[in-house]
Amino acid sequence: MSASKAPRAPVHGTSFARPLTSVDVVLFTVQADALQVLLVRRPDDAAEPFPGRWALPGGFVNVEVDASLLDCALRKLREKTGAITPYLEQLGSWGSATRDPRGWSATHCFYALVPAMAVALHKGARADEVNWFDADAALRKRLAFDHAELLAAALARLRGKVEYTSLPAFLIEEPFSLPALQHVYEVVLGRPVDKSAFRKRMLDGGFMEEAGMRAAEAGQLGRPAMTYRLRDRSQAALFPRTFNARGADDAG
Amino acid sequence: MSASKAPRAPVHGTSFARPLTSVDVVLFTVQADALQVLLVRRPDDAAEPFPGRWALPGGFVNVEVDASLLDCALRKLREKTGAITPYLEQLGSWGSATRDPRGWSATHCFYALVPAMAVALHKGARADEVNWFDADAALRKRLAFDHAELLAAALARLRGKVEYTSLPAFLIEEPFSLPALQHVYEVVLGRPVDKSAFRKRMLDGGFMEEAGMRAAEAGQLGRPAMTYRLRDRSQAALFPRTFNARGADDAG
DNA sequence: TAAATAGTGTCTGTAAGACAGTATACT
DNA sequence: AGTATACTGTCTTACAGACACTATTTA
Repeated sequence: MSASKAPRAPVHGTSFARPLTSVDVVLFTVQADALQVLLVRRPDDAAEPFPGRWALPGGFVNVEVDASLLDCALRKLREKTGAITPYLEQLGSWGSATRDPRGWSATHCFYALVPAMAVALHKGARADEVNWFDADAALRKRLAFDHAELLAAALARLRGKVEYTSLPAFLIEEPFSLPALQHVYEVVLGRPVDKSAFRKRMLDGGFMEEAGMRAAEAGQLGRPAMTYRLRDRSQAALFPRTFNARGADDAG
Repeated sequence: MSASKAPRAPVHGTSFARPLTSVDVVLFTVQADALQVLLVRRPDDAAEPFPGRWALPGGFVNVEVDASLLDCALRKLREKTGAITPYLEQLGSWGSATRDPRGWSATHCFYALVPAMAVALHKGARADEVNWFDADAALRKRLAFDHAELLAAALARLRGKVEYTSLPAFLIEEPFSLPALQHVYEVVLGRPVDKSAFRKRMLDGGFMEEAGMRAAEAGQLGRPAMTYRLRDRSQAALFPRTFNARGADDAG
């Protein structure tokens, strides 16, 4: 904590030590009845921090190619997946002297939602280098850096917002049926929701428009469902109450 | 956007150009029936960016004294005010190649809530260098950097959360009466709230404990009020619905 | 007693929860 | 017909909004 070791910098100048600046992205999807998150493996190189550990996709801001933090997050996403128009929102930032062994480091963390089928993992991607994991299982892995903390924060934020927003609509292919959307809600929340209340809430929300009856598939059983599209893919709808009248939150 | 101008850095090394890293704090209080925000004046030096403009308190992270971003935000607060235990929450981060003329810069923005009387502006502080401004008036000033955007985001977040949390309790001295707390809500929201509904919500919230009847003051009119203290100063209580059943939000 | 402020009670509207019931497809 | 899935209706409960009412203080 002593400032005497470093050479004196001009009081108002910019020539002092700068923290490392990175961006990490928590990419969520729903697949196989589970909320999943994309992880990448750190290089297996002893000179690197946390070699061989799973981590969130991300990396240092490149001041030559990234115009902004958001741009940087989109670039990281593009490098790992073919996902093009995810729902993307900032989660917060984490910075300290100790979170990266290479020095004082601050990361700007985003989270993104994509339909599983929209993601084309990069051509050369191997399953032992980039892969989807159940969110709760990923939490129990020994992730690199403080990524377990970032993931926990992203999960809390997502689950909190799902209580009172239409966010899960970004985790599903369009057009979608209401029973399919309800299933996504239940997977994310980890509990069943009442069908009648769910339908009333969604239809009254006014954020969807009808997209015709579900296309018939072979072996499809039961009455076909109406399908819907989002009116506005840039933001989620807000409902006046949370599900179950429980106060649910996110840290933001 | 070409990477060819810079010397080649090792692929996984840390010897590339690093963005400037700063922390800014939006400090709110309620005073004189208005939501106010603390601003400081940039030095009147042509070598500095935005000389003489009003700005949010903040500055570069000092990797030698700040253990973390939160530490840095607390230091910035301490340097400008004597406020000791504010409610402090991260708002988000803003970073781009253009927001600071000195180079690629990322700021981590926090917002804090304090009771007006808890703030002792620093001894040498002059009103033309550090001062409180009505939040909406401050928004219309030509603030330095992108601080108008940060302030707008902080205001939106605060007003959004006030709809469904007990945050305004951090803007008032303890112990406080329910009518006094209601007044703070009304000042922040900019609209009246119903007394009966307000009292039910606060008392049912279970986040306060009684602290005796209001001390008698000379010239005090009307029935004395019960006063309360917060049970937990570290976090706000959440209510199951928003006021007025309107969907209010923050971007986080 | 009048004025001012604190606090309560009652009615209504809205939307969620529970769950039974109806509708439309396939085999 | 039987089964599976989609969708609707009805009753109850919870709580915010409106607003009239009571309570306790000082002048």
